[in-house]
Amino acid sequence: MPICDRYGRSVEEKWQEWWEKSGTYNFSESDASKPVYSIDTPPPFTSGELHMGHVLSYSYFDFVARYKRMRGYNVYYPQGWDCQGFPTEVKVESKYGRKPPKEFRQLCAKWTEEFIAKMRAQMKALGFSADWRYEYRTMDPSYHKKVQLSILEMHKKGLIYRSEHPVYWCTNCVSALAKTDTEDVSRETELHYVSFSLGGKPLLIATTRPELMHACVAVAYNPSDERYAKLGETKVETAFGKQVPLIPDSDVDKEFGTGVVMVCTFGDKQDIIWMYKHKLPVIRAIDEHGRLINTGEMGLDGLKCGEARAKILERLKAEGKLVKSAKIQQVVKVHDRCKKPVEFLLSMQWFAKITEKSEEIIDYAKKIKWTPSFGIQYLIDWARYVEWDWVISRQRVFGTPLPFWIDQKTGKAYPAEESELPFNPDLRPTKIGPDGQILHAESSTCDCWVDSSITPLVIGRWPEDKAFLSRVYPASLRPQGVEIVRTWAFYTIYRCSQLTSQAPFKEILLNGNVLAPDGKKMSKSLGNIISPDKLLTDYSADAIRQWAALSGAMAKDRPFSYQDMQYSKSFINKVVNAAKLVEKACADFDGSEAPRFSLRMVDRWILSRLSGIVSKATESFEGFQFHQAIKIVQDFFWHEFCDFYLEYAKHRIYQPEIYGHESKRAAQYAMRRVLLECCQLLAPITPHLSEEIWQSFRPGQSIHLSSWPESKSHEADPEAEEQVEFLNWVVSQARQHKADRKQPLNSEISHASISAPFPISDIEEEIHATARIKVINYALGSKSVSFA
RNA sequence: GGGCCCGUAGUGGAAUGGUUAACACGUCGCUCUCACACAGCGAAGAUUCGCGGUUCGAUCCCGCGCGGGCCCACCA
Repeated sequence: MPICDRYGRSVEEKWQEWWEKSGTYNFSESDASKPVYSIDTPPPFTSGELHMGHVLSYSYFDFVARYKRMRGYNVYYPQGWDCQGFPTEVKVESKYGRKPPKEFRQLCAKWTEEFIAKMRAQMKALGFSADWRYEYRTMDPSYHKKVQLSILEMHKKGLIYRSEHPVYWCTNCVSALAKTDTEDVSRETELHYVSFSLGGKPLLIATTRPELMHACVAVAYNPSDERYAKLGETKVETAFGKQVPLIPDSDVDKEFGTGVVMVCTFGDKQDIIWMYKHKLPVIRAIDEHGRLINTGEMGLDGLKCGEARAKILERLKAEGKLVKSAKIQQVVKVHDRCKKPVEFLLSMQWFAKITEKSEEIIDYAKKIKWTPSFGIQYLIDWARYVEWDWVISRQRVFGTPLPFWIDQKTGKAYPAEESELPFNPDLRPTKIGPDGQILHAESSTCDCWVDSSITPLVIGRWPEDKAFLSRVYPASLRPQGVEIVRTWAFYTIYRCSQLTSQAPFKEILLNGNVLAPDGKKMSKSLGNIISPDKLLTDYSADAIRQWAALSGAMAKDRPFSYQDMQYSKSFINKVVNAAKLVEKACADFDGSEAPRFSLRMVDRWILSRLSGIVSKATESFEGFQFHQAIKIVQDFFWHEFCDFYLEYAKHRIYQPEIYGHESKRAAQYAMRRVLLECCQLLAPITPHLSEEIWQSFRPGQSIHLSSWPESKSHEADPEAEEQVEFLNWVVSQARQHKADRKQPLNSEISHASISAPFPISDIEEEIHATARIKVINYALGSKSVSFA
C-alpha cells in the first residue's frame, strides 16, 4: 500500500475505520501475561460538543494510552459520559416546557443520547483510542445502582446523614447548591447605619440587609475595639425593640461600618459561623422562594427581600433610626447557572461527612503521584478550608435518586434495601415501612459529583466483580483538569478511599485550560470560541494532536495558537514527503535483513543520533512531558534526518554503480530504520500519520501494537557525531558560499581547502557529492574551510 | 487577606549553575536542485522584568521589588 500523496482527513478516516474493525485498542480481559494500565478518564458533561479544553485534556491521556500500549501494557481505557446536570434540565425545559418528573427525565435522557452520539463521533474523529465496549453513562440504571450502593455503604459507615442545616440556596431555582455551584459577583449596594439601643443610649450598627432584622439574634463587636470593649452591657435592643445579647467576637472587623454588627440567621456565611459558635437561636428569615417569614408584628411576611428592604428603611427613617446610608462595593455569591444571588437557608438535606475526614483525604492524596507536583497543593488548601460537610442532595429532577425512604410523619429516613436497587421513585413512590407506616421515596437527587466521584470503582465493576476490580483498581492514571481538583479529584479520593481503604488511582495528571489566541478565556459572549470541528477540517486530527502536545507545561493555561497548528500541518507534510523518498529508495530493499553491510560514517552518525533521540523521547513520555517528546522528534527528523542525512544518502541510492551496492544497502537500512522508529516515537501523538507510513512498509500490522523502540547504546558513536557535525558545518559553509553568490545549490564549487582535527577520509565522499565540491585540499589542523 | 504559578527576540514559547540562549510563526534576501514552494538555503532580531545575595561563574538557586495569571477566602 503506497503512502498517500497528500495527507488529510480521508487518510485519517481510513485508519479510524481500520482500527475499529481490527479491534486495535481492545483491552484483553483474559490476557494475564501483560501488566494492566488502567485509565480513569474524565466523563465529559454531555453538552453536545467538545471544546478545546476537552481536546487538550483528552489528547494528553490518549498519548499516555498509546505510549503504554506500545510499552507492552494491556491498556484499559474506557470512556464515560457525565449526563445529569442542571444545564440539561434548563435546555430541555426551554424546549419542551415543564413536564411531570417522569416524563421530563425521559426527555432529558433522550436529549442526552443525541448529544453523546455527537460527542462520541468527535472523539473518534480525533483519533482517541478508547475501548468503546466499556462505555458508561451516569444516567443508566446500572450506574445509578452503583452510586446508590456506594451511598448506602457510606451510610452504613456513618458517613452520610440527613440533617437540617444552612445550605447555599437558590431561591430562583428552588434548590440547595454546593459551594462549587456558586460564583462571586461584585456589585454596588448601600450600607445602612441603624440605631440600636444599648442601655438607653444609641448604638450604631451597619448593615446591607435591614430586611433581615427580624432574624437578628445578637449584636457583635470586636473585644479589642476600645470603643466598645468596656461597655459592660450584655443586652442590646434592636431598632424594633427586641432584646438580643451583645457578644464579643474577634471576627468582627473594627474598620468596617461602625465596628458593630447585627447577627442574623442567615444573612451570610459569617452569620452561620457565629450562630454555631455562640449557640444562637435560629429564626427563619426567608422561605425557599426568597420571601420573608416570621416577621411577626412587623407584618412583612410574604414580601420579597427587595420590597421588604424598602419598607423597613422607610419605617426606620420615620422613626429617626436610620442615621445614614452609604454606597459600597460588595461581593455577593450568585448561582453560576442563573446568576441570581444565593441565600442561606435552613433546609433538610443529605450530607456526607468531610470536615472530620479532611486530613485523611490529604493523606490518601499524598499517596498519589501528582504531575505536576504542585497540583496537590490545590487539594490540600481546599481540604483544610472545608468548613461544612458536603451537601450531596439536590432538589433536581434529572439526577440519581437518593436511595432512602422517608416517613413523612416522623421525618425518619430508612435506607433502601440492596435488593431495591436501582432505586427509582418513578417505579415505586411509596412502600410500607417496618412498623406498617407509609414510607415515601426520597425525591431529592444526588449532586452530580456524587455520580462522578466513583468512576474508578464503576469502571472496575465494583463491587461484584472482585477479580476484575483487583486488576484495574486503583487506576493507573487519573487525568483531569486542574480546575476540578477540589471537586472531582477531592470527592473521588474521599469516596473511594472510604469505600475501599485505598487511594483510587496511582498517578494523577493535570492539564490547564485553553485560552483564546488573544489570551482571554474562550466564551460565547466574546465570540472567540474555536471549534474543534473546524480545525479538524482545516488541519486534520494529527495536526490538532500535535498542537495539544506542543501546548507545553502541565496545568498551565495556554492561548490557542494557530502558528502551532500551521507548524504541525507542515511537519506532517514533511514526514509524508520524506517517507515517500524513503519508500521509493527502499523499493528493492528487504528491511528485515540485519545490518551486516559496512556502514558509512554518516550512517553511524544518524543511528547514533537516533539512539539518543529514542532515549530522550522515552524519558519525556515517562514524565508526561509531551511538548518535549514531540519537539525532540520533530527537530531531529526535520533538521538532522531530512536536512542532512537524506541529502547524504541520495547519491548512494541513485548511483550505486558509482558508490557501491553495499553502500546503497547501508543507506537504505539506516534511512528505513530512522523513518520507522521516528514514526513509532510519533505514534502516540500522530497515530494516523504514523500508521499510514508504517503500514506502507509493514502492511496489516498496526504500529500501535508494535513495541516501543529501544535505545541501542552500542550504536552511540561519539566519533561519528564529531565527524559528521564537522561535515554538516562544511556543507552549511558551502551552502552559504553559494547563497552569497546567488548560485543555485546544485552548482559546483571547483575547489575547497579544508582543515579538520581528524582525517576526513570517511566523510570526503559526502563533501564531494552533497556539497558538490570538485577538488578538496585537506590538512590536519583546526576546523576551517575556504572555497575557490 | 491566604495559597500556587509565571515574567526569555515582534509574537508564541523550550532549555541550562559554565563556550555563539532552542525551535516555530512573522520579517528580509536567494533558490522551483529529480521527497517536499505546506519546501530548501541563508540573514536580521534577546542587557533571559529590576535590584541585591549565594557562587570562581546565574537567565537558572535565594531574598526583596515591580508586573501578569489561576485558585481560595472575604466585612455584616
